[in-house]
Amino acid sequence: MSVPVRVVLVDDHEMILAGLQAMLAGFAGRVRVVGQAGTGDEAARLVTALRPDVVLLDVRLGPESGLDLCRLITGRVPEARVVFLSVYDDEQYVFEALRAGAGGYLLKRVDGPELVRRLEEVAQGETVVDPTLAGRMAVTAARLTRGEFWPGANRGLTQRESEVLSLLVGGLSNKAIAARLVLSEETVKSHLRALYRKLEVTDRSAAIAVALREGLFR
Amino acid sequence: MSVPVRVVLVDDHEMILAGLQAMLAGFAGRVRVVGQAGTGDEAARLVTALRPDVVLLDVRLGPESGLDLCRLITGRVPEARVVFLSVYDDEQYVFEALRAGAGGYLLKRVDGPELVRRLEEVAQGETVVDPTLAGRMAVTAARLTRGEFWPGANRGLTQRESEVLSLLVGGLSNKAIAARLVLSEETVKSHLRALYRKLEVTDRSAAIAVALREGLFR
DNA sequence: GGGATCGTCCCCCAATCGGGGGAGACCGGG
DNA sequence: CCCGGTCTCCCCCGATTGGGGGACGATCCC
Repeated sequence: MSVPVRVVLVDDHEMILAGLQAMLAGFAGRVRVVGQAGTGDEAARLVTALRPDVVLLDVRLGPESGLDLCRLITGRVPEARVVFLSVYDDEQYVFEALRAGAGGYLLKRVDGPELVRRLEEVAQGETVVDPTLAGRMAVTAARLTRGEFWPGANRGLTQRESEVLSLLVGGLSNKAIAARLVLSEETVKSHLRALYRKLEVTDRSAAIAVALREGLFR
Repeated sequence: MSVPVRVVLVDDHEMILAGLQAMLAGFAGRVRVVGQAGTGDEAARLVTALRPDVVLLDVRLGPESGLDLCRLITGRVPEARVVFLSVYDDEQYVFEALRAGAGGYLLKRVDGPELVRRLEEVAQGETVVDPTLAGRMAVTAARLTRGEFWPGANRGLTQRESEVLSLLVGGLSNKAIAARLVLSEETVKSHLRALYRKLEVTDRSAAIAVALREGLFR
């Protein structure tokens, strides 16, 4: 709270870098930009040398992947926290970013005061995600925890198989699934066999696990 | 963006209501407080009568549950969006809030400008969650989609039972779980029986479903 | 020392599940 | 008109699971 957060900016657009500098300029007491880089290599060198508190990183870094850079940084300078700054408000990116060890994922529409605040939070060990993006993710997560599924577009599941999968994930037995879909238990078993083949598993619980992992949900 | 967001405040503490009023007073062009209530009944009446854009609601509403009120409101006045304002930064509450149809979950440490901004976003149909809370949830969600689980603090599961549950949710068979934990299959079955009793289910897939639903994961 | 809880393991038995077949019906495209 | 895919249902059989017991040692607390 007392010492300013030391930040390194990484973006392959000169304009963005300048914009961020300007945005943060008014908060010299709370955030200090100690360096900036336009490429992954440069960023890696800079971060290793300066050991900043936070690295502000674009997901799209020209040809290079911001995710790889993130993994590299969290591996080499674990005390530095990586915050992605992106225009993509796709949940999927957030998941990947967090898996890559990111400490935050903000959208480029943040304003100065908010950005500063988030940077401070991240420096203190919090993990921050843009509120609206987070809202959507939370809805996803909430549904996930309830096992709501959808026509599993993936894997070439048929309509019927998807329906069976939904109920399977809901924890229903073959008999219960049959009752729910007004089918014979044999038919359900038959669909399940097809399902197991397509999901490459050998039993129902593994099928559930895969369905969740693969995101065959909505 | 042009018309101010019409808000109803609900909290059983006079002080909080006053504080919110004061906080929002400086943003008359963007947010207008059209009413406030101190109890659930009062709130329900007010919301039905005023049909505001957003209802700012405390999770703890004296003896009554903010969640119930939320369900009631979203049922009766679907165009009104409910935003929880809470001191509890527990992910579990957020999940429950969203399941109850909430449009947002903010912590009481928001400042005026941010609160106003969030209210506008919610009024526009976004779902917002406090960034740091959201960060943790996102981590949860990210892990969830990978099937990583934790000592299910809930339900009075023992350490061992939680370990078994984690693997169960990962889709492992009894034999596989036994191998992983270096136990006999019989022991695993014994833990599973206890688990089923505690989770009130009769088979493994239902147990998985409950574990996911209840958030017995990290 | 006596409970209570936990973790480990065992037996038995019935129910469910998974895997291998196959079959008839329907529908759409080639 | 035939072929492929889907959906439905059937049989058989072995493997796995669930439910009911019980037992033994360790630990912790009163």
